Amino acid sequence: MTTVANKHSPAAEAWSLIADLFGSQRGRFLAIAQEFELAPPQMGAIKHMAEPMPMSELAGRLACDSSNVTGIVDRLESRGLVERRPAPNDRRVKMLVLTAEGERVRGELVKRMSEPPPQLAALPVADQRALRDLLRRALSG
Amino acid sequence: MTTVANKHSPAAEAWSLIADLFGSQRGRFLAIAQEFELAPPQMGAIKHMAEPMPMSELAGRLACDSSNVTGIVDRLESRGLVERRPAPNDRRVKMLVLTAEGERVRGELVKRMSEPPPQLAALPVADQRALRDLLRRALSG
DNA sequence: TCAAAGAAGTTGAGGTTGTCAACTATCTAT
DNA sequence: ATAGATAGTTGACAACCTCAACTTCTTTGA
Repeated sequence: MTTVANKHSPAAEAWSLIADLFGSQRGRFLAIAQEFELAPPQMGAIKHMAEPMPMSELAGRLACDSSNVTGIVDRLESRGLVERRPAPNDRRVKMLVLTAEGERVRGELVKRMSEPPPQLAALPVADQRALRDLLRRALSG
Repeated sequence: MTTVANKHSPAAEAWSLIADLFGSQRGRFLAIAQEFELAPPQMGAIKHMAEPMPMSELAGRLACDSSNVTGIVDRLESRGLVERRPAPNDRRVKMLVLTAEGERVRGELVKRMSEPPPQLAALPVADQRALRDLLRRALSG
């Protein structure tokens, strides 16, 4: 692991450790995408589509240009996982909605991705809880 | 025996929170890459090159095909950030070595990426330390 | 010893991702 | 009503990524 330990701030070292942990799961995520025959950005898109949303919002969440979303959604739509629907209020907007099959795939996907990596699963449960509580506190504020 | 963590286990929730935290930093990472005029996979490659290594090892760390590494390294080399050098023991192997400029860029890059996100930096220092210690424990075992 | 098997890296084909500029259609605010 | 903004698409172009096929070199084992 190429942890760059910042001796001056515990938050910086914690962040580096989180990056290492996340990086160690890259291969697993790629394998999950392949398992569902989805390209990684397609998997990322489906992951964000718990609720219907305009294409522009998906672009925002993926931090990419909206013209890029057009192509990703094209491919998901041609596989029957997503539909483009007219928005009630604004005829410019296209709402993205998962099909039944899309919902099914998303459910499986999220389940597989939520499995914690061995480094976390191997922690004593008290430590798991402490970690969870700290992260809850960080992300709620 | 290994307990498969379900979605209610503390480790699973901690992992989900970590994924959220990491996902929230996607835009910042992309911005850093752009700042250095590096494509994201190029940035990822340089990040891993703290020490000289064969191309195959970089492929392993990036969890991608070695033919992909050829192209990424080509572009880094044409920018003068990396060199391909013959390996002493095995003439098939090409060792990747950062140039002086490559080292400089890598240093800046790692420094920028190590800045903790606001959610962590805003935690009380005692919590930062607790988080760091928990993560150290998880990643060392 | 030496032929077969295997590993490191490159090439080329083909599809996906990503950005940018330009465009259409629609909405909003004066 | 018109000017300006916004949502989404298109086309051009570069980078990414995998696969199969190939070269070069190393290792294996009969």
